[in-house]
Amino acid sequence: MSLPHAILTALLEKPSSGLELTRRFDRSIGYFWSATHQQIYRELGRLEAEGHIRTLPAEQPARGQRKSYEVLPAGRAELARWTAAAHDPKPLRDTMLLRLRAAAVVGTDGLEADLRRHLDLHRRQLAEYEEIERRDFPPGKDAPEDRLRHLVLRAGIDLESFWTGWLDQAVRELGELPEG
Amino acid sequence: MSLPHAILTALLEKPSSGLELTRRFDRSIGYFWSATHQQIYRELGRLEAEGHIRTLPAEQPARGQRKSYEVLPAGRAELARWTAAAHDPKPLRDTMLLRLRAAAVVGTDGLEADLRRHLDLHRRQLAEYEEIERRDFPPGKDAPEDRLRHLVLRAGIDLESFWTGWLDQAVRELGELPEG
DNA sequence: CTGCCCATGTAAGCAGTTACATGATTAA
DNA sequence: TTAATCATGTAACTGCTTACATGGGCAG
Repeated sequence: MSLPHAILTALLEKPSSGLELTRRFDRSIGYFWSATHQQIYRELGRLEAEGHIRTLPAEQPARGQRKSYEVLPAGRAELARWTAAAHDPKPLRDTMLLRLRAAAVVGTDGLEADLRRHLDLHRRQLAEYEEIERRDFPPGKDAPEDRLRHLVLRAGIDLESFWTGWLDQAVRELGELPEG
Repeated sequence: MSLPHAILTALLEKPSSGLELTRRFDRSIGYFWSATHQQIYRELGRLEAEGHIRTLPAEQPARGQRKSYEVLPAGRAELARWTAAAHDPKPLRDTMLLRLRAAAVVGTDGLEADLRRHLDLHRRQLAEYEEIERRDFPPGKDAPEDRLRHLVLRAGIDLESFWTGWLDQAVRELGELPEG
């Protein structure tokens, strides 16, 4: 139940249409909460029905017409409530770790290629995050209101750093194993 | 589509009944692929229907009776195929990061308590992993067949280390923010 | 024979994914 | 006027979660 709150956050940062939200979920917010346009439109409908958002006045468009939304006070209150509420962390679920465990039983044939591919993908993502950090958070500046956003970005950077390091080691260890 | 492969891996490591599998998914395998007993029983039914596993002979039990399964050659082949196949990494999806981003908009009131709670949970998980490492992988020993399992455990340890460090910093930064 | 736990299951519902559909706008 | 693209949506399906149901064995 986080998608509606991701959308409320995005709309508070800037009122948007469904497609604009979709684009922003391909970067920015989507870096840690991805969503497709189908999810977004469905959720916008629900949020509007619940009175958490509304279409910007001055527009009452038909199908195929842009529709921009803004957050209502009830929506902001709901987001504040959700942010402060206790949520248990979700247990880790990672396919690559599972595949390595499986490889310990059925062998590592063919695994290395995809490990290298993942390593490359994570290196690219890391570079992208670091570029954003250089651009948006130059050293020694962080205004108070930027602190939290920078902290979130640091999480992304550190996680990608972990994966590149771990995958690199996995590739090296795979090369040293007897069966190849 | 990873649950059936998690189950195949677990059954190859040791033939088990549904409940034994459920217990093992509460530790071990479950550390990076969790599952409830309902999921497991349903999936066991499917895997049997597909000819990937079978109930151990010498048993043909009724409802309420233990039923143990073992992997058939077709199941092992499917697991090997899946392990070697390319899979795109899933984009990160983390509620706590989303909440911090939301807090940058609606304020941080009430957030610190849950940050501290998460920090404590991750510290416990880290300690548990480190205990397993001490027990199962004493320094300088790793036999080749243990290498991969140790690598997977290291991923768990490093991820929990990241979270404890990050959450600790988040708590400290929250304390320094103007609005508290 | 009662209550409790073990073991296996069924049913309902929700979030997310994939494929497809429709109207409006723009460019050739 | 045709094709491409923008923008919003519907429909069907899969996987996971939550709640509940059923039968067997065992301790008091």
